[in-house]
Amino acid sequence: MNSSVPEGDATVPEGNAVVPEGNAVVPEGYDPHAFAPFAVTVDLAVFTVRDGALQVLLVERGQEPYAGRWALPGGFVLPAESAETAARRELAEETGISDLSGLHLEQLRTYSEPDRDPRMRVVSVAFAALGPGLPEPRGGGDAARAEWRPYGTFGALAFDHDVILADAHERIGAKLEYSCLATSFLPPEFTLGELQQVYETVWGTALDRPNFRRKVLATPGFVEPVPGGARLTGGRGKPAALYRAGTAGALHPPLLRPEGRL
Amino acid sequence: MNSSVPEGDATVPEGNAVVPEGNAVVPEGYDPHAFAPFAVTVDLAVFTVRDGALQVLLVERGQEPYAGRWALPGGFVLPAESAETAARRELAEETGISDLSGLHLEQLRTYSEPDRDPRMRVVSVAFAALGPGLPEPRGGGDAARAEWRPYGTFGALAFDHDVILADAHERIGAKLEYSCLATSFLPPEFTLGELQQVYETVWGTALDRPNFRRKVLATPGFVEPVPGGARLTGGRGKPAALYRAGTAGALHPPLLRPEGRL
DNA sequence: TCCTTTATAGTCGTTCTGACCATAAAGGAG
DNA sequence: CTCCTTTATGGTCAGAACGACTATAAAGGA
Repeated sequence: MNSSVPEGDATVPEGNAVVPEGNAVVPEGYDPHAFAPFAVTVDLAVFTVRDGALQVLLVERGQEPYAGRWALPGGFVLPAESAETAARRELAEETGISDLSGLHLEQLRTYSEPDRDPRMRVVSVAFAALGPGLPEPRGGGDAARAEWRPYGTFGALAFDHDVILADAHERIGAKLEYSCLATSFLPPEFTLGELQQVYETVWGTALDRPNFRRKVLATPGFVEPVPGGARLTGGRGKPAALYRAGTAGALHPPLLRPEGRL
Repeated sequence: MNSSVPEGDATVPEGNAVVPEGNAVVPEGYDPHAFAPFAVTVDLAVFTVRDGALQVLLVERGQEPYAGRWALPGGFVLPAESAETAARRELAEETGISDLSGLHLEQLRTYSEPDRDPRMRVVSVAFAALGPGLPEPRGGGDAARAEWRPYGTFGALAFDHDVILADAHERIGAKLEYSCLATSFLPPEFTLGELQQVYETVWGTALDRPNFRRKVLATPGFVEPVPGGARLTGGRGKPAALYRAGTAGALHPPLLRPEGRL
């Protein structure tokens, strides 16, 4: 049967829109080629680098199941929305953060195990998101609370959100190698030291400063110097030059994690 | 609202399971936090290398819309299935290929634009799949016909399948660089020449044979020699040694496409 | 006025890469 | 049987890239 549409023998069953409860089973008399209704949600693994640590945005659940447990922000996709639109809307609703323009959103994958939600059949499109110094979330919408938590400092999350979060972290780490994604963690203007800190924080490894600098500057389109800028404020050492993100999307050759080198 | 479950104010609306027709709009009196039903499908971009060309598995549509047009194989996810399970089942149904054990299946991403299907709201989980010398498809299930077509030799596909196919090709090409994925195109035992041909076919570029060989053999866990094998049949030149896939999953350092080198 | 801290420049030896050339071992044409 | 073509495999060599490391510059704090 073909893809995104029910064929002739597969008309939309108005009176057949069975909502499976619990572990769904094909209902009796159900045409396996007919439209079966699912709930579609989005889940977001939102990362930021604050205070030199990798932080994740979590919300506290108010209702059962998993009441009181931390979970990834997310929610239902509305009939007129794409998953991407729903992701931005839900994030804004649950955190009270209105300016999501600087947020990098990227589809991770879709989680569709039949038993991933104990109550009903839910398919969830997961996103990985990165943002520079996002403000403290307010906890709106249906989230009891919303907080930044350092990655790895919390227990088991609700549903399969531990898996989603781990997948997202792995994906982000891998993408830093061959894309300019790291600049999404930073404000429009940044120093090479800050860029290096992003890599070190996400990868959890220390990098050699002169070598990192040489590599970044040798990659065309990764960063470009800000015309007249040097930074003075707060720094204890020599002021660093300011850079902004370049026009390249991919890094060639890639900036590999030290671990991979054996 | 949280992810994979409706909260207290979001009970499953039995009489509210509106199936949006056409460009869906939020129905009047619809609680935006309630469960909204979607049809969930899978679409598969299945690649293989045959006769030195990259081939894609396509099916011909029998019904409107897009009747007579070629499309990617796929179909509805059943209530008790994950998207991965549905993908294998649909592929077997539509092609008559029973042995899908050697097939590499990998989630690409989910396409959820509200207007991607002219008839109803369909969210599709797309997969990229690779297989060694798969048999001629029989065209069963709801597919009028099923055929291998050389990539790039066909016109516009149905729905947004052109985009899905292009995304899949790009993903496969990128993954060849840093993973052992190429062996998924080949039978259990293969020569280095065949492995090189996979890279050349997918990337569309010629590679230097001695250099390719040196690189592959220098990467630990990529391939390992078959104890007592040399190949004689059919070849016009010197018989090549046989190799099988190694245990490594990732390639470090990666095998980069020549284009990226500038 | 040190001392610490951070940024930046440069060195040096190893490894990797791309562009080659050379040889080995098969089948086919004459 | 003898070239000739084809494919596999082994090797060279210069330049680029990389990791480890040293040195200098410019700020703030003790």
